[in-house]
Amino acid sequence: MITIGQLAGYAGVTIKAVRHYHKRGLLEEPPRDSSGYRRYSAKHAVDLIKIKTLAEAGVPLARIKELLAADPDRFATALAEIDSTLEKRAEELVHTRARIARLRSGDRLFVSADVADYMDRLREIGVSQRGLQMERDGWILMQSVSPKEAAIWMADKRDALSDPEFRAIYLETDAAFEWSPDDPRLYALADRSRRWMASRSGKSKREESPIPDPTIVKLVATSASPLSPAWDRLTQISRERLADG
Amino acid sequence: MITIGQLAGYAGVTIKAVRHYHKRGLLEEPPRDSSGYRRYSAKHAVDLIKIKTLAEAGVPLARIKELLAADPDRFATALAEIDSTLEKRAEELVHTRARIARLRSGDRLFVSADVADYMDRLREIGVSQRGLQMERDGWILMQSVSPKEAAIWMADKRDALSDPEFRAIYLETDAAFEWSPDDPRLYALADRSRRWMASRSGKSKREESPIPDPTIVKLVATSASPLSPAWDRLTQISRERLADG
DNA sequence: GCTTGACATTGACCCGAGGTCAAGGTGCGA
DNA sequence: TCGCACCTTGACCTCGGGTCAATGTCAAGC
Repeated sequence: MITIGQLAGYAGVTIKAVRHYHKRGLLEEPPRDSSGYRRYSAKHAVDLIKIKTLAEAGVPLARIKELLAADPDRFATALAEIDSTLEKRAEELVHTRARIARLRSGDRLFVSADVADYMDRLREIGVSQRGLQMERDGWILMQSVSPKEAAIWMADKRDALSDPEFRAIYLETDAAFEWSPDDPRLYALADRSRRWMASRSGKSKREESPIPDPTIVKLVATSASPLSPAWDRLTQISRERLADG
Repeated sequence: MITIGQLAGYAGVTIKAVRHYHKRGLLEEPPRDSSGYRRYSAKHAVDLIKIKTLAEAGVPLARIKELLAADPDRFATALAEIDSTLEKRAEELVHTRARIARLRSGDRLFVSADVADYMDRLREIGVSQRGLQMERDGWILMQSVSPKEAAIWMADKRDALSDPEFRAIYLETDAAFEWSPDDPRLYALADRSRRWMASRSGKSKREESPIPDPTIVKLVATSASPLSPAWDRLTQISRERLADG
């Protein structure tokens, strides 16, 4: 008959854990010797190794207690279940590793795949680093507020990118960020984009063209506008033209 | 600027977790609006997703806090480390699944591979189920008390098994478990095993033949003897013959 | 026989990473 | 104006043990 230390050593478990299992009713309390020490038999070792194996597999102790008391059929079914959750965990681990890898290089991690692809295209076209980051932040906010609408907008934007005129306007607006608010080129840029928007709304394939939620527009506008006086002026000019008709 | 619920939803995290990260100093507290609600920016979302990704990888929050404050070089090194522990975890998962599989069928799980192989051989030879279980329990106890000595004994036993005479004696002793203690065959069996032991000690290759630790002998004897009167009688006969010379 | 060090006993408290509940204050649509 | 979803703080709960303290026991060497 062995002591608690020997039992724990054999099973590869700490003494404290063994006593914990006694308290939780997982492992039968063995008889005590004359000085009050617990004295274990081989049966306890077998039970303890079962417990340890299940605990290592992430099974909660309460569940382990049930399983040890269950009939062999139920036990076998439970083991099958446990194994399948282990399999799932292995898959998750692969995904987690993939996310860690993305964290190591690049920031595709922070936006959805759609947005990441869109931003890759912008980068190819030659959009500035600053512009890219503002796009990223904008999409994060949009997707936070309203994922559905963001998806529609996204599709629309990707569609627009296939038009060379839109790409040119985009690039010029990107560059305009640093212009002076008095720069005369702002008028031409405002006209150019107004014309493009008019032509597009005419020939747009799907008429469910985005009806912008005002809260979202405000959101994105307020997050970008205080940074560039020229952009502020640009939206102001656009509003004037619109009012003039 | 988005609310805590929107932020949490975007990152795939609970609101409580976000507040927890604030308390731990992982995520910067955002400004509050007029009614005391927290108002987040895209930067918070980026930070939160970093935190979530690391937390999912099992990195302790205290460590994550350090990492977020570290320079890019350290950060990259830490990520490499984290990935390698993830790799190790994947390997462990495979082992855990293997142990669960062993738990599903058979009891090789409870003893070392050596002992399991030895028991397989006994099974092939035709040892009873009871005998096998007693062997298993005996080895568990021996390995608990003294793994080193148990290994030496194991090697000796495996060696003995290659001798047909030993196998025959083993099987007869196994059968004798259920005999009456008055059975006359016990005398012949005692003689036969005495002769075998004498012959073996003579031609034994290695003279470091096991000098049994008395505590272990007592241990195994006391765990088995109360179960079979015939075996008790058998050891008694052996002792008498030994005393008679 | 005595000391020493390893091992045993119980109990109380501590940890991480949040979850749950309570008791209220806000924002917004019908 | 109502209802409902969302926000606030704070206090306590969970799981699987680890750590510490105060005390008792066993085995070995002197």
